[in-house]
Amino acid sequence: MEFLKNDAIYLQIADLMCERILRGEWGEEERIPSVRELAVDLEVNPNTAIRAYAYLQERGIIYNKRGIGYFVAENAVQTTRSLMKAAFIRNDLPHVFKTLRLLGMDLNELLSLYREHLEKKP
Amino acid sequence: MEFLKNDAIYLQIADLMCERILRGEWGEEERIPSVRELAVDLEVNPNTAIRAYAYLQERGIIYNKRGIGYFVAENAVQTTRSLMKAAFIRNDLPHVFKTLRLLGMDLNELLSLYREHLEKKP
Amino acid sequence: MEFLKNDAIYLQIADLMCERILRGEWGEEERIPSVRELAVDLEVNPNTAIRAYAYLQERGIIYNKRGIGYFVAENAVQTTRSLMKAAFIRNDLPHVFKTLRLLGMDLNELLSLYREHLEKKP
Amino acid sequence: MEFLKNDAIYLQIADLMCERILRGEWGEEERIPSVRELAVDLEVNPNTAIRAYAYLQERGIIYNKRGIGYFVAENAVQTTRSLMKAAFIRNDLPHVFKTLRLLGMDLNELLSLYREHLEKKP
DNA sequence: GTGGTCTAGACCACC
DNA sequence: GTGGTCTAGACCACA
Repeated sequence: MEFLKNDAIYLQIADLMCERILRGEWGEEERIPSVRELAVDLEVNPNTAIRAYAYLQERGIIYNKRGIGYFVAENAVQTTRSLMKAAFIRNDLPHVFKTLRLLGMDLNELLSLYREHLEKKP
Repeated sequence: MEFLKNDAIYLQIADLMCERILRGEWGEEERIPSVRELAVDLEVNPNTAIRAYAYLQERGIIYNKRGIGYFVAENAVQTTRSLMKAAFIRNDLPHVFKTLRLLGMDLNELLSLYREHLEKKP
Repeated sequence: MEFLKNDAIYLQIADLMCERILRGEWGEEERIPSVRELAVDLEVNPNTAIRAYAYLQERGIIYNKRGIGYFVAENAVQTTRSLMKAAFIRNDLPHVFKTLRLLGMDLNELLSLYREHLEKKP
Repeated sequence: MEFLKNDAIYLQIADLMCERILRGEWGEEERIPSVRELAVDLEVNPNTAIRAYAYLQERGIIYNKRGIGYFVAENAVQTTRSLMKAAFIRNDLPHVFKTLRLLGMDLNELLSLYREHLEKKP
């Protein structure tokens, strides 16, 4: 048995940036915080922030103008959505479905919980 | 910002035992593996196994007969289900719902994925 | 005008490993030196060696068995050849062709130089 | 192992001047830009430009009339061609040939790539 | 032993 | 100011 659920910090940061992009916090082609700003903001080593940005750049979500900073890529929202969805289906959903069956939860129950959730954060 | 760390191992073990109880691997009032057996089986320090059992005992899922061993409590299935459900709703579902909204995923989409999942592990 | 021709060390190391794979120094599925061995051998920081290996792993040229080491991937030779060829055509050939024209060198001249080269290292 | 570093800037500039001479941008005995003009043009420290010119003068490609400026030497084209060709054969071709063999590329393949190149920049 | 991540601090080129 | 790379040394999980 394995006892590990350890996402590296740089991946968590990358995830955070994806969320912000999906929420529209920055438009496409807009500049995002510099590596150092982000590092200070998240209380993290600049190298770790760089790694997160490099990770996103490799996936075409952000790009770099030398000496200027990082920018949200052209189709970043769509790209991000695709990648996140794939990861969600691969990593998260199996556990959710397994738990649903284990608890014998009805789908209607899930739906009503979802509606509750939407009421709180509409 | 706070970053996720590993869940304590003893909690992961407790979770595993809950699953087994829910699956009916052991009936109520049935004896479960000794601390040492479990520790060997999961390749874990015995103290860690002890903590897991203590955790479950506090919640009324198992009980101890001194000198004999641990047993599944009466109504353990129901108790476990309640606790797990509460934890599921509190800890896991918010993230799932948040991601669903972030990805703009339709509920129908989720349901069809669930059906796919059920086909694989019916 | 730009004055830079600076390939990062980790990229040079990755290149070196590609050469070795193409030369058949290791067969596919064969274990390659550990990160630390390589680092000592090349007199480089282990982190730099790790970066090189991570770079190659992302491109499907090598893969990792946890706690054991890195191994040459299944179709590594073919993969490597494709990637190297693309890079060669994109990065190196333009300069070569430009120089050929600048010097007014005949293609036959190039061919005879190639034959000379082959005689030395057949 | 030794890793590649940047070529000195003054050498890159010397190379650039050679190209211009070979392209016939300046005829023999013609005046070329002053050190200061060149330095401004390339956004470089004047001392760097001086070193480039000194380098070319040593090789008989340009010469200096004190108080007037630098001029393309008699037979500069031929001299330049010889030197560049020697350097090309010594420094660049071995790598090209080595890569060709490593990739198992056919010479015909190279030639057709060259023809493609010529079509783009005839 | 293996790889992987993080921090700290340095240096570099580019703008 | 920007990002990028490298080194050094630490800690971790896994085998």
